[in-house]
Amino acid sequence: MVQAKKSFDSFFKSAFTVDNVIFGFDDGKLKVLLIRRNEDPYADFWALPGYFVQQHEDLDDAAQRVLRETTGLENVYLEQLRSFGAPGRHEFGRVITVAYYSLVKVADFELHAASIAEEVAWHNVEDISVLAFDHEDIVQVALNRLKRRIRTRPVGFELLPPAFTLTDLQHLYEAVWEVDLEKRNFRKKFLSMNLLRDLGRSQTGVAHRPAKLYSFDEKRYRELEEEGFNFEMKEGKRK
Amino acid sequence: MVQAKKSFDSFFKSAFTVDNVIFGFDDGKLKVLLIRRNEDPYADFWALPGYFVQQHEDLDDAAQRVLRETTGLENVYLEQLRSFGAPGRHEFGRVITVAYYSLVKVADFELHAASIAEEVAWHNVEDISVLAFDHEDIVQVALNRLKRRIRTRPVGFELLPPAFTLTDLQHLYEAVWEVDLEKRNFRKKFLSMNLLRDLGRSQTGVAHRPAKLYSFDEKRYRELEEEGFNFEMKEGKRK
DNA sequence: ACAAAAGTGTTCGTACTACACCCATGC
DNA sequence: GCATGGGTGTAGTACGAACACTTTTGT
Repeated sequence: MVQAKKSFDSFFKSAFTVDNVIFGFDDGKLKVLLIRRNEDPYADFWALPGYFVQQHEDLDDAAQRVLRETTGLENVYLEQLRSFGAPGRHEFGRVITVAYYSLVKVADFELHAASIAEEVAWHNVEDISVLAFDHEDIVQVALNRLKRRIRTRPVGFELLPPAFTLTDLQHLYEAVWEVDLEKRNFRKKFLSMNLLRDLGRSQTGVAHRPAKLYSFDEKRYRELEEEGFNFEMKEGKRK
Repeated sequence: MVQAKKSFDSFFKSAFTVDNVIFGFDDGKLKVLLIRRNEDPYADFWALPGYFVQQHEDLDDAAQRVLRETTGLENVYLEQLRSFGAPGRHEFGRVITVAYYSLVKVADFELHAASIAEEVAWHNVEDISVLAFDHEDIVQVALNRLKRRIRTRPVGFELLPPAFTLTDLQHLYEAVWEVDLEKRNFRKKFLSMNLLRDLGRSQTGVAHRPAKLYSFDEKRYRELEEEGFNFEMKEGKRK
């Protein structure tokens, strides 16, 4: 057996990393959290938060760790995308990366931003251009996944604060799908899923009729997460 | 720079493999191609075809290679699922595996079966129990992916012979989804997509009215592959 | 003529679309 | 009182669900 093992030694010369596409939603726009690298390769480039996986660390745990180290957040939505492993993608040797994406509430993040050493910043998805490694590809895959996910699972709430208006929710869908939706139909359909809980409160201090605040019903959320749903909607007319 | 690299050496001690869930459809049942391992670890266990990725080999290429070596097939449908990397999943060291699944036509495979050394066999999906490593988990993930994919993309054809009947196609959906579907609605909906081409031929030698044979329209296939579709259908009454 | 699967048409209900107006608040 | 976004009701339509009978072949 030890002999059998010996013959495989040449394969045990690779490393792997996790990289995390952290999505946030703020100011009506979909954002991705990027760090500016302070070491080679790709020093000074913007990149996805990520790092080498420890020898005895589970992949999901490594992704959680990176998230904690970058944002101070724990227990957020995290899902593996897939791996990227083109030879030559990393100049130190063969490194494949396991890509994840997560959904966080931007407000929670602000509280812990101070704990970070490197430069960290939210970037509008539409403004992202050149990134380190193959990270642009990863962002693209993450974005496609998110577009499908919010149609299929009630994950949108992970991006919204604990109390939000129907218009906030609609703006989120519009930002992710890059479309405009028809207000009445959006509300009707979303409310008919019984997923929203009317908090009985309203906005204050706005220069117009204040909107009702909602949270989502956790029990119903889990039901729908199980069975999945199909939230489709035709694009409305451009405003 | 060389010094910077040095400090990362401890990470370059891992290996990775590709494993492939090869789906086939025969005799009205969904099948997975398994090999019986002839070396440790897990000697004599049934397992997914897979092997270590070479140092300068792309992940997709490695998956293609495994497919070629196991089945003799090339140019088949292949898609990455995700990676599995629990520490301790492989007794030789840290090995993460990048899982793929592919869709093949069982008839094509039979022709090349002789080229394989180990025992290779199709197993009904429902009969798969204990497999090597974490391969049961991988099969489960592949199965869930396939269930969603045939609702979303016209990939079902990859599993069918070049000429098939509508009933064949219906049986495929029924096998993958594990439901019974209503004949008339299935036909109406599928035909309305303009995806099928009537070959003008029929079955011969069957003891009942012969069914028309269809192939799929490649141009329309690619269109729908781009834009995606949503083929949903309520379960019909049990027969 | 009988068995066995192929094939087809219609009604009903529901859910999505499209559309225009009144309401509550801040300034 | 006016500007700003919040909030609602309805008619038309299109598509999915449910359902039963006729057709073509082999034996």
